[in-house]
Amino acid sequence: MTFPVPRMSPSEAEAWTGLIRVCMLLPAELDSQLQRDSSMTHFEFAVLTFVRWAPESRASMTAIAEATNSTLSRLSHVCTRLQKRGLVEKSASASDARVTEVTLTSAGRRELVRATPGHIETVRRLVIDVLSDEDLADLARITRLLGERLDPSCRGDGESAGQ
Amino acid sequence: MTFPVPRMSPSEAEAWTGLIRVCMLLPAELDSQLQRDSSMTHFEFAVLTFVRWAPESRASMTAIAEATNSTLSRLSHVCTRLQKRGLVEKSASASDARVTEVTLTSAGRRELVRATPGHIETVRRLVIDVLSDEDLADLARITRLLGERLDPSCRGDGESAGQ
DNA sequence: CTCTGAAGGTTGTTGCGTCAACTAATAGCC
DNA sequence: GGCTATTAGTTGACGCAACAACCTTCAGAG
Repeated sequence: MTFPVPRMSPSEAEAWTGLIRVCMLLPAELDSQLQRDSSMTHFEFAVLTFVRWAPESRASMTAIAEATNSTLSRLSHVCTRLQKRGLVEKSASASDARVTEVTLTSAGRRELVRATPGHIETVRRLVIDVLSDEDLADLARITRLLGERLDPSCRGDGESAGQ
Repeated sequence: MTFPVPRMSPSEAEAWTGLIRVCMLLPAELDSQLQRDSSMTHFEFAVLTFVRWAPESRASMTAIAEATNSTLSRLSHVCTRLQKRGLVEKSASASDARVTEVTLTSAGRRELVRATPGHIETVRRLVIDVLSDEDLADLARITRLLGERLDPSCRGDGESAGQ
């Protein structure tokens, strides 16, 4: 399926079309499962999860945006919706009045805890369980290379460049 | 970056977060480049490319939708826009009046030919050139497994169910 | 030939993401 | 201590995608 790509060798094309297919289908599946079972998008789930595991369960908009690879604008819209739904609270930081700090409400924490097992199970079903340990290692290596190329600003995870 | 995932071993989490990061960033990059250089989305590019390489450069909506992993609804909206922009034409099939056949106009073919080199170059820059031949082979193998799991209907490339 | 169901597409609504413009607060500079 | 530039975030308008409802045409049964 998918379609032929001109000016590309067969082996290149196979890797490329495979990757782009996964990039189209996987996020759709994740959104679909979370929407069905927990009435939230994958992005909302990622935001809630990041806040929950942040120090003191509290994070600035900028920190969340960086962690989730999103823009501040998108995040602002999403957090406004989450606030209206009673899942998060926004408050101005004490030390810097420009900063908005996001925290989970108890309802937000509850919904997240309720949503997590199903999501993890889906990730296992769609990805982890399909692959051997070597596959997983290969995938980690490859996606790390691609991630560094796609967003060079994020390649400093403590290492300098030590692949 | 990205964020911790509960209930997952470190090696699983690394593969998973790497994959999801690529799935977020890569389509955005592709859309961005095509929009900037050729005023079209990656999906529009895929539609035009598929039609161009179809037998007689002509394809039904359903065939395009399957090849691009999209719904008929989405495709219908997109083709209507492409038609308004003068890049494609729609016509009823002679043999089955339900079927809409899409063809490229000369302008559509011209735009596609103009857009293709830059797109391929971007794909090379972001993906192909970053990876070794073994990486590419690994990626092809892994994405094939994932693609089969994500969309089982597309796994019949000649096999019956031979995992 | 007509009735029913399925196949192939289209259309309207609603919701999310992007972009550009904007406000407010802080840091740096002289 | 005021001026400017930068940082942090919000807002509104517009475009695209998902979902559901709908229409038309074809195939099969009697």
